[in-house]
Amino acid sequence: MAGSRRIEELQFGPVETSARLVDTIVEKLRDAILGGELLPGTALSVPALARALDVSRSPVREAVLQLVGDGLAVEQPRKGVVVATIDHEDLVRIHEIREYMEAAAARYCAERIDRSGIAALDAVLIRQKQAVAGHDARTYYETNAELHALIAGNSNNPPLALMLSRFEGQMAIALQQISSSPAHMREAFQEHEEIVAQIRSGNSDKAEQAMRLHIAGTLARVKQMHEDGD
Amino acid sequence: MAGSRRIEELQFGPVETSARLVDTIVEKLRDAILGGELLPGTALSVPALARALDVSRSPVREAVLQLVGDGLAVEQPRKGVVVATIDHEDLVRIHEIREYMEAAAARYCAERIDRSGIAALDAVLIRQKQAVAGHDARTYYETNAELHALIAGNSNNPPLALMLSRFEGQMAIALQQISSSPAHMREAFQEHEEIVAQIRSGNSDKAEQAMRLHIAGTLARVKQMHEDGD
DNA sequence: TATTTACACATTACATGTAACGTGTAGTTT
DNA sequence: AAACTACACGTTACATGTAATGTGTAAATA
Repeated sequence: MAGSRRIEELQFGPVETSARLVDTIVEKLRDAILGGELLPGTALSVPALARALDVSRSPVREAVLQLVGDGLAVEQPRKGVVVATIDHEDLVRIHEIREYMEAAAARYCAERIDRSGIAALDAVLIRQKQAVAGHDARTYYETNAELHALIAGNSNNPPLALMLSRFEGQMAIALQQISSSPAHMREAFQEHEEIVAQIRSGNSDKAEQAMRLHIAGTLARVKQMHEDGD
Repeated sequence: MAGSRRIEELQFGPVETSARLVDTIVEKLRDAILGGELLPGTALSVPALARALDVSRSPVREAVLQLVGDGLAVEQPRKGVVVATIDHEDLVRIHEIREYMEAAAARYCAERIDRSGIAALDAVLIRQKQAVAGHDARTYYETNAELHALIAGNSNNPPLALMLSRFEGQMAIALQQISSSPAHMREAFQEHEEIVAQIRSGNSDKAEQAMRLHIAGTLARVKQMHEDGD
């Protein structure tokens, strides 16, 4: 045959591994929690979810426990699992940590990112600028999460990126209760621009410092929103 | 009756909740991994463990997945779970994060610790001093883990303490392969003294800086041990 | 009326059953 | 000899069974 070649040379995409029920259930539950369909405090009854999803209890149980591990739900032994409630105190604690971990991510990102990574950052910033201009809070938060995930992802430190992504999840829960003002969005956007500028220039000290200020600012804004009355 | 009082006023210790099999299995497996009985790479076969522990597969499966969540084991879908291998690259990534997170812990600890907390730190330092003098590596590592756990615990930031404790677990795995020299132990002990001194004085800037230097020093020592030939 | 008790109901925690999948090995083919 | 094939074995992933536990509610008691 004309075009025949050895099997070894054929190019395949990654094999569709893990079509496991657990994984799809985790994803569905995560989306439901982050999307606000499952509100904080909602009981995650394994039998009820199994009936709703039309699967057995085993993969549901596993999925629910994964959510607990990810900090999206909390378990009370023998009583069950409920969607996590992230209160003001929790948000403060999270940002105390984020101030340091995001700083680390920004530093290593500045040192290790490549051209395509920077292009991705720029692309997100452009979308965020439009969201801020259009007072589009949903898209703003989306791009905010993407930006921080990109920076963490380009730090070349997988555990760091993983831990920060967990905080993103918890923050997404909290953000359903509190909605920030256009002024806050504008401020944060400018800080994002500064961070990306320093990353682009490869100045890791300044990138770290810019991120530190950004998280401190975010914490201040969170606290102010709380004082203004949730 | 003479001494009778209302039930509501009686003082009880915490109710012995959670005598769950899962929890005891997690503890056993964790001890076995950290104690070196289950070496990195060892397969954690659910049926085999269930037979060995004389329980059913359900709680074992749950326990094994918890270990995965804690970073003590890794899962390959449809192939099983094996005890985590922490290689040099992993250790470097961990310390990159630790430099920042432990710094945060030291700062907030210095701001928030009370007298009894400081007494606990002093007690550990005394034991560590003896361990270093006696070239007792095992006790040194024990006190090292205790000291860092105490500092994290007194940061008044539970998620921070939790994340750092996970790193302790991974480092315990790694430390089974590499054993550090008396010189390293002495250096690290002096750094510990300095950290505790700054915490005691309540100088959070200096406590943070001392911890930062200590983790950087630890990373340097880890790298050196690696170059010297694992 | 307020408190206690009894009981129905649902859920958790653990046990067990089983199809599909992965792996090593012996046997076959080239 | 090298590579492919067939099969036995053990495991994972999911399904299902069930005793013990927690919870709400209504009846009983003070």
